[in-house]
Amino acid sequence: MSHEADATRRAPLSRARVLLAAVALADDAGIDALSMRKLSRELGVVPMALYKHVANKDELLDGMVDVVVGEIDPPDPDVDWKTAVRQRILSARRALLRHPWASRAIESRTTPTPVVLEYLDSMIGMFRAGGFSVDLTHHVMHALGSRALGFSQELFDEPQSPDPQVRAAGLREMSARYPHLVEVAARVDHDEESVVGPGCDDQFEFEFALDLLLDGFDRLRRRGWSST
Amino acid sequence: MSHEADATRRAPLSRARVLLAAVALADDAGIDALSMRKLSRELGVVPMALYKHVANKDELLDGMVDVVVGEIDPPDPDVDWKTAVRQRILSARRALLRHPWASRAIESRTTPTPVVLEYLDSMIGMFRAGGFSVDLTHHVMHALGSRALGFSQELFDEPQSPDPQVRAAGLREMSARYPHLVEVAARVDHDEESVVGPGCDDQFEFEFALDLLLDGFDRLRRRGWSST
DNA sequence: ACCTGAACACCGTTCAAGT
DNA sequence: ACCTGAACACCGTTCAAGT
Repeated sequence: MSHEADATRRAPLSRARVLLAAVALADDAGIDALSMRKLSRELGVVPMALYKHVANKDELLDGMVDVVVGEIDPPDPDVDWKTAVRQRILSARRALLRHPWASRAIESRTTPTPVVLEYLDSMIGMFRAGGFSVDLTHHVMHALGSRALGFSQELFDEPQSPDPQVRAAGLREMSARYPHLVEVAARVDHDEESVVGPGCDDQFEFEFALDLLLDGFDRLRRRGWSST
Repeated sequence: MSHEADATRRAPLSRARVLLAAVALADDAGIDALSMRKLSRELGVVPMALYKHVANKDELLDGMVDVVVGEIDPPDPDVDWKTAVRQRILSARRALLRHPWASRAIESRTTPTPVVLEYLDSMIGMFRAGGFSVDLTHHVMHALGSRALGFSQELFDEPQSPDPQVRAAGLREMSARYPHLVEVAARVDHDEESVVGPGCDDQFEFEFALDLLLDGFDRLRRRGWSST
């Protein structure tokens, strides 16, 4: 169907080709549209041929996550720890934004791959080099959670019905039922036509929370904070 | 199969019974085991009978999330905003821990239900009553993200192979490859037999990050912080 | 009008039969 | 030894036929 399939059909299958085709398919059609059968069709191959290169679908997803994590820039050794961590996490975020399915795929993984372990190990090393105790580093990594990989769990994706008719009609009822929510939302996109959410600047919100955490980490570090 | 199915088989089907049975099934067997077909079997009913009470599986999941969110305690009006928010979020967390599938179900939702909107509206109201500007409240809610509902995206669930033989054998290689990670992990469960992760106190880590954020919010509020 | 069996268009993966 | 078609045991949901 896509010209990509044609261009690659004759090349011999390999794990790398399978993973890259899976990433491309997920980029185009979303993670829900990714099935072993559809991927094999895209590669011009019988479904069972994939199982020579990945043990099962879970391993395929692991490999796809590794491709994305591999796109994250290495740390800059010439800046202070906070700048370095901040830059690296924002690089991870850019990788995640190029592959919108990746955050959900990462969430679904149950065991970290070597590629992910190496990324986390390197990030832990950045805190240690910045003067964080082993103890504080541990809690700091937990506090970052998925933010260490460039994303956070926003509560909902598409916050509003796109039909302006329905939207205007709903506003009166919304204000009555959810006054605080509407007050906040109205302030956000007060010169846009939407009512809730679409005006939010995700990048700003991500950096707001990230910086709040990094500043908090710094304060604890300077105080010599310990959990015991 | 379960005695629950027998006990309820004769009662007429209703949306509430469908939702409660779905919650019970997910509690017992996990969210992956929840299918329309299996749920109907549990209720002693033909699969299509469910579609009288829920439009489709997405609406079933929405309803299940509503059941869980409905278990969260209302805010205590007699304490300061920080205590009130903290207590409420920890109440949400307890509800989430009673239903381990719920965080993943919430993540998968794309549009908030009225029940969830009301919860968020009420939480926004708590910040407003505590003296937060509309502007700051907005960013604060984003910074909380899924934490407002009592969970956060931990990076991985079951961090290690449970076989101590494999674990011990892997430790030497782990230390060579992921020195910082092993250093942190060794400190954590230094008197337990595990190597990575299982010694982590999830509740402590959740409160650590929550309090770091709440303290940061408080500092910004006192400073009269504004994004513009 | 209500209910429901069969059917449709999918899945991931096993396995035995073919080369 | 390698490859693969058919089959298995599932899905969510549509739809037409039954009451």
